[in-house]
Order: sequence, then C-alpha cells, then structure tokens
Amino acid sequence: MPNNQFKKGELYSFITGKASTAIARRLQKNFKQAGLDITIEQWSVLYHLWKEDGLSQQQLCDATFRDKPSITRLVDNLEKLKLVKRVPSKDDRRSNLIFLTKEAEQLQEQTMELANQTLNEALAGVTNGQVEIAKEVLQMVYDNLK
Amino acid sequence: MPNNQFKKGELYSFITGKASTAIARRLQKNFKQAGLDITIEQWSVLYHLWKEDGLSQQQLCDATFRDKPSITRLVDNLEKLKLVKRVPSKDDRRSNLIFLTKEAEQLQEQTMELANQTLNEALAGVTNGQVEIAKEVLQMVYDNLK
DNA sequence: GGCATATAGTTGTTTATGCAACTAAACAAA
DNA sequence: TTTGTTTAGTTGCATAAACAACTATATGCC
Repeated sequence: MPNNQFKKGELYSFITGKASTAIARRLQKNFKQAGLDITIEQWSVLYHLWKEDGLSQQQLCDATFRDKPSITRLVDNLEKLKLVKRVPSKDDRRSNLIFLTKEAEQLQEQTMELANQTLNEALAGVTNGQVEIAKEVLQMVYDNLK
Repeated sequence: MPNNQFKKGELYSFITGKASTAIARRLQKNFKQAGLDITIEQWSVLYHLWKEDGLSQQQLCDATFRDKPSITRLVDNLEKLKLVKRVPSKDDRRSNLIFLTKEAEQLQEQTMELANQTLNEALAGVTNGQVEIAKEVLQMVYDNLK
C-alpha cells in the first residue's frame, strides 16, 4: 500500500534532507580549513564550468537546478572574486557566456580532492551496493518531480 | 576500494541533494496551492511542536538540525504569524518554551496530508525495499558527519 | 516589415542560513 | 561570595533561495 511507505515520524527527515545538509556543511568546513574562501554554491557553479567552460547562465540554471536570479547573483559574486568572467555571446546578444579565470582553473584539483574526501567521510561504512540503490532512489525522486 | 565509490561526475549531485530540494519545492508549491502561507522551514518547526508542544528553542535547534540564530528567527516569524508563542521558562530564566497556538494546531492535519501526498508523488515507482535502504544510507551519512 | 510571443538576464523583496560577537542567566569551584 | 565557565538566546553581517516584475533581444507568423 503505497500510502504507507512512510510512517509519519520518518517522513520529515526525508523531506528536509538532513544528510545532504550535513554533507554540504562538512564540505564548506573542509574548504575553509584549507583556506579556500568560496561557498559550496559557488563551487557547484565552478564544478559545471570545469566540465565545460563557456556555458551560458541559462545552461548553468539547468545544470545546477537553480533559477535565473540565483545564477545571476552567483555569477555576480564569482566575478567579484575574479573566478569567472561574463562574455557577451556573439551569436545571441541576450546571452552571456561564463568563462573560468586562471585562478578558478587552479582551484579544480584541490577542491575536487576535498569533495572526494568529504564524501568518503560521509559514506564510511556504507557499501557500494547501498550507495547505488540510494542514488537510484534519489534520481527517481528527482525525475518524478521535475 | 572506498575511494572509488563515487566517480567524479556523480559526486556532485549527491552532495547538492537535488532530490531533497525538489521535494521541498514541491511541498512548498502544494502548500501554496492549498492557500497555506507558511514556508517549509516554518512547517518543519511546527512539525516538532505537534509531536511535543512546549519545546525550548535549543531543543528545536537539535530537532531541526539548525543553529540558534536560525531558530530565533524562525520563531520570530512564526510568532508574527501568530502560530506559536514564546513563554519564558519558570525553571530556567534563560530559556523560552515555544507553544503552539490554536491556529497552528488546526494546521496539523491538512499539512501532514499534503506532506504525505507530496512524498507519494516523489516516491512513485520506488519500492519499499529501496526506500528503506535509501533511508539507512542517509541516516548513516548523517551519523558519520554529526 | 511589423507585431505577438518566447527567451536571457537583471532587480527588488522576503525568507532563510552560517558565522561571529554579544547579553543574561546558571553552574561550579574556590 | 566571588570568580570563571558554560548554556540559552539575540543581533549584525554576508550569502543564498524563491517569486514577481522588469528590460532587451530573438523568433515566428501574418
């Protein structure tokens, strides 16, 4: 009976996502300890630019699951930090392409290493099989609501 | 090899918790459609007070996994909405006990119903067994980082 | 070409988070 | 009792999110 998948008492923590909050906080803390002054939200934008530089703001919206105002301001702050640069697109004058600076390129290795470390701390004692299932469930939830 | 549990490309979405963001947004939307003008963060505080009324702010911090300033302000806003009331503790004059108003008590049934509906939408097609494992993993992550 | 509509991005407002610094009360030790 | 430390809560500041309203450019249709 699908309505009983969750007992009420369990429902809440699933919704609020304490686990991902905890991972995010830990990663932020690990960045700070390493002397890196970027937020995980800024990092999440850089992450996609490391995969493909020169994305438009709209593409960053889709990639990071954020709305346009959020990306506008994240890019504003990343520009202040001199980690990215807005370049007007020649094909479409409405559109900005976002490019990494050299400074940002140099952050990739160190921050990815910290992110991997953080995940390993988080997943200590969890088997690969369990992780696979958890990822499948989270993906299905995301697809169901998208 | 625990370091390889995550390929880099998958790591990111696990960290940012798109799924819980998506659930939260959907629940917020469902509240709004039902004419309920509360945020899911406010709701998450009420949730714990429905389970046990008269918690202190510190107890709400622990229950909701938030810091003290966050709870101070959530209680501020809930008081403005006349959904809770701060009552100074007689045992400990540093401490406030937070009590639900009648208005807030009346919200319980409807919002819990909406939350259950939202979860059912989110978990369509996911088996109970998969959900159980996902919850275990999330709990372990939380415990590892706590 | 000219007009309606869709798309890319920005700005304003409200709410929330994290951190640091602070006040006041409680507690513990001398 | 006094002094130092912990605990409960508040305030200030910076960053971020959601939503609505806006500008400017592109596109589709007549």
